[in-house]
Amino acid sequence: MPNGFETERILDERESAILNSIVYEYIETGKAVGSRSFVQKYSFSLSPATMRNIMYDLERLGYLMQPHTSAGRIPTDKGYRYYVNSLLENYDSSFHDMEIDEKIFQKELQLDKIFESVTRMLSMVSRYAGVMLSPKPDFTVLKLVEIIQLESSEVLVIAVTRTGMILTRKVIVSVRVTQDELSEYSKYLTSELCGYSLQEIKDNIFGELRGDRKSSTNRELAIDIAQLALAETGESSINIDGIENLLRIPEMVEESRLNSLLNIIEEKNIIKSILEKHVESEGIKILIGEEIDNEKVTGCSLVTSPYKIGNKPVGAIGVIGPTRMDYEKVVPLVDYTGKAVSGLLTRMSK
Amino acid sequence: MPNGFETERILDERESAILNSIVYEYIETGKAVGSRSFVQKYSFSLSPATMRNIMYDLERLGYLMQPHTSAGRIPTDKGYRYYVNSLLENYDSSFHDMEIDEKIFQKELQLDKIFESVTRMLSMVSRYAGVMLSPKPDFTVLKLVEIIQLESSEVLVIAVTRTGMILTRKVIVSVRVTQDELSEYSKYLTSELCGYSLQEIKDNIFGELRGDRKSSTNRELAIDIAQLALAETGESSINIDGIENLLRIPEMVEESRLNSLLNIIEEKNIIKSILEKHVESEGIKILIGEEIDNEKVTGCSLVTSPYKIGNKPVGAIGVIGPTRMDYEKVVPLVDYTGKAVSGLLTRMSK
DNA sequence: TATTAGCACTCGTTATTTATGAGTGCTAAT
DNA sequence: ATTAGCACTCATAAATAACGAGTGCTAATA
Repeated sequence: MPNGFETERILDERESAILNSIVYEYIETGKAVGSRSFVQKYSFSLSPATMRNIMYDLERLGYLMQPHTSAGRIPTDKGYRYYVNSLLENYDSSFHDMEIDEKIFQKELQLDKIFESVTRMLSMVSRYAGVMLSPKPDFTVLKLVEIIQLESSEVLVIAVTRTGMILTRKVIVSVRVTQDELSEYSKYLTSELCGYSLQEIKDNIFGELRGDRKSSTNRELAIDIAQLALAETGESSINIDGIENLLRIPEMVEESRLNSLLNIIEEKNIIKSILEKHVESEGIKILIGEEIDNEKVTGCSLVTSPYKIGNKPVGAIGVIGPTRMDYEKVVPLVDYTGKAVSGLLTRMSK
Repeated sequence: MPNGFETERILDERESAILNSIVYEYIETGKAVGSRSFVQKYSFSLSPATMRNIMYDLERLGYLMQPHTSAGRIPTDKGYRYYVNSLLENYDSSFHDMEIDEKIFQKELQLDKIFESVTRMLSMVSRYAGVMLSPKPDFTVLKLVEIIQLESSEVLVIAVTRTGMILTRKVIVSVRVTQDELSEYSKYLTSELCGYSLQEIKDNIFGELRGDRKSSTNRELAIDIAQLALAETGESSINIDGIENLLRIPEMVEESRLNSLLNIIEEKNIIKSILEKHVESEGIKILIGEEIDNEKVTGCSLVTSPYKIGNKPVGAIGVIGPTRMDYEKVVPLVDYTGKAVSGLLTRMSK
């Protein structure tokens, strides 16, 4: 029998149901859940006293805590975690497959516009903040290189990737070149670089090409230009939208939490590096409170899903909100959106 | 003699000095300025009673107000306005000319990166929010058009403007075309469109070209493609950075003001349309409180300066902060930055 | 053995009361 | 025109009291 001194054990059926209901109730109301009103509201055939005993046990086990001695209980991170796990167990992701409707993004052919509309959509539907990590250009495969002349000593290099990403960069060239020569270079570069990822190109291909016996000054110049143009690509970008939603949540504006928010706005890199860790993982991932392993962010949760091009995971999307987040609503949203984005990008890069 | 019942008159020397000092003091401390401590701090050879009389006059004249009966005075919008006008009278903008140092932006050749670094710089130096309105693409002059093939039925149109803005847009074409044909089109379009603003091109040139007797199906197709590609350009974009700075200002987070902030974040268009009004004006403009004629934004001020390419005003930059803003610091910053941006863009579009 | 009723106690919340003090307006003297 | 003097105001802060939802514990109950 539970004697109140254990700190780890499996919850029985009833405890489990009650814990989940408490978390649910707290997510809804935002108020500490007390035994009397809770028993009443959820029509448990239990007396408040019994409920108190159970709550006491759940507290000892680390799922609940009291903000102060004589208040009701609120979930700890562990409590949320338990609730979320239960959610995920019963969550049938395939159910949503059929609903996937990409019309919202469909009209956009420009990749960066897609990023914007995905984050906007995530934030608007969830009423929290939406976030998207773009595919890392380094990992995307080059399809085409074109160089066009702007000035006698300035050219514009355009690189198009299979995903439809368009990189443009101006490069200053030291010698005079003609547009005809540049067209020549473009063909040469496209034929040599096409099919390789930017990463490979920067790490190996350029080197190989330079080592090539058939090389000429012209080709050297072409490679110089390409190398300069592609040098600073590589990092994926992060897009956040809907911070204002978080500012509308009273508990987030409260002194202590506000700083977390400001940190998120200021240092998008915090979120970026977290998302980067989850690109490779499969399916929905949820980070609750302290599970976001960053001392600058507290009281927040992140629901995230990777997205793929073909079978290759390339980026991630997510929703950021308070730990007291409506996971039940957000999880399917993120899941669904991740799949929609995967589908869209895959089709775009055929 | 001032009898306290007038509502409009010129301030005498002493009143003017005192009003400016009161505004200055309030900007510094954020606390209502009371007669006793103020006289002391600023070593006026006046008794508090006299100061009270003067304050009373200034209040009657609409420059000051009392948050409540027995509190000190705080400036009204009109008070800030008076202070700012005094500032601007003594402000020697040429003084800063020599300091202009564009190194900060220098390394960036990409126009959109420049926008980002300008807004970031403005917000970091001012500790408020920095904002920049990009040149309206419609008003920029086309320099070059290039079409390259992506798929058999998909082409990428690249338009470069004199300012160095690069517009790219994918276009689906219904008939098969070869890269050679596209190169042909590119030359044709560049020769016909170069030197005209996007606005002119969309409004007139396309029409004229279509009317041209020498027209051919090929040329029609080229025009179709260009028209599609340029169709959705035109609007200038707005860039805001440093909202978090505003959130760190206690008076802005206070319930009533917070909403102004959220509105600014949410509807960047508010700020955009305000800046657009000031593109054509000469030099620094300052909007204080209600002077920002938008019911959704209260308690904010905007310091803005247009910037030019050559002699043509094309955009504007600015700083947004609380009405209690450190104008003395922000005005030169915005002025200076406006000039730096003008210089840089002018040089870039030679 | 698990549940429950009963009860004293805790403590955040809200309302009320009571200083405190910086500030005001007014009047009369300088 | 300036100032000293004084009664008055009122936001702010601290102290006090009442409230009530909630707790832990004990002893009775099924």
